[in-house]
Amino acid sequence: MLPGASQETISGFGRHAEFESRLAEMKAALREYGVVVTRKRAKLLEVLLASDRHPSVFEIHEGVRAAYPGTSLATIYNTIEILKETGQVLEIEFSASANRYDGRIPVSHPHLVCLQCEKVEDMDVSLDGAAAHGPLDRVSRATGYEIVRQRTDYYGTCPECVEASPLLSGERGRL
Amino acid sequence: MLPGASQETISGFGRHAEFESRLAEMKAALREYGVVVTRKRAKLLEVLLASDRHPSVFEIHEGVRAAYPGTSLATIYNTIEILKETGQVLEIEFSASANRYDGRIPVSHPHLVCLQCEKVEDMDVSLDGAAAHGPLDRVSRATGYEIVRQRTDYYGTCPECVEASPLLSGERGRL
DNA sequence: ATATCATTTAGAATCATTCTAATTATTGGC
DNA sequence: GCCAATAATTAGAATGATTCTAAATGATAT
Repeated sequence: MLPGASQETISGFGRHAEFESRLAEMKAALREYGVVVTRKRAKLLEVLLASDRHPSVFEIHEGVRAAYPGTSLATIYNTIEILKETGQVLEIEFSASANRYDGRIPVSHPHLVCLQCEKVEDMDVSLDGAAAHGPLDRVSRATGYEIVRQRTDYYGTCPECVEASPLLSGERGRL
Repeated sequence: MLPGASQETISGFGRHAEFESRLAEMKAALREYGVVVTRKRAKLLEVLLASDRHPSVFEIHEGVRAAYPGTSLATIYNTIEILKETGQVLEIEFSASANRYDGRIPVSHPHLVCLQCEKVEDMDVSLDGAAAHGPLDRVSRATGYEIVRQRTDYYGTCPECVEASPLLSGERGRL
């Protein structure tokens, strides 16, 4: 990170209290939806919220298996699907790599994606003019579309990867 | 389209002259890159530029096969890969559906995506604050990332699909 | 306890994409 | 124009993420 660059995300999710309240909110949403918050599902929510890495289903699977070794990948996919249907997780899609999930902030917001190490970070909304001004309504009116969500991502090489191999910065991996 | 809504894209690509100059530009880029512009590759470029649909490889394949029936899908993928490497096509990735390609404007610009009919349209950049101000440098400086491209897309239901089945507008297909 | 219903499972199926190894076409040197 | 070298193309196999399927397990309410 360059000196002076902000490390803040739009979430400020570091605190324990936020973790707990968001966890409770997600559980409530699942119950409201009519499904049971099983121990595996609860663990999945915790794994999802504990990480700021925007984990893939595979990372989530590993985390859940640490507590419940027999857990199948299908359960992760199933539960993620329910979370999507209830608007409790934001899916960040990639065609060349596994999708990534944001349970902390389940609504559209901008991300930074490192093409080298595949890190996905929240970006300060103030850096993104469009996202900062809640343009969904404006775009809807101007285009006649009924816009339901937006995606704004910036792709490149993160500071750590630039540091590690500056000559590679122009290159890209699979993303 | 709502009355008064702009139908213009950032390209204004309707004209014959633009088609021809962009086609020549792409062919030159391929030759410069050291590959031969074969008849099939030339046809692929034409199919790509002739459509404002942001075609998938399958649509491109159909178009090329109309002229050269024996053409393999692998050739389409191969050539698209070269176009990506030379910066002559913008790949719009989807995890739940085939990727789409923009040969007319091969640099980052915002799109409108209909979740019902899977239409992908260019969006007037003036509607998107971030894209309008060329924020790549600004984001790079603020985050320490070396940003190479950006993605901004708005997802929803297009006017035609709203018209066709208003009750479905909240629903989504595979995208 | 039992019947009912939801959850979970392993593995098969699917789909877009990439890879492979063989074939075919093109090009430059003679 | 002919021939070797090189590039392009091909069909099909392989890959990887995701979804589906049908059976098994678990929980719930009488």
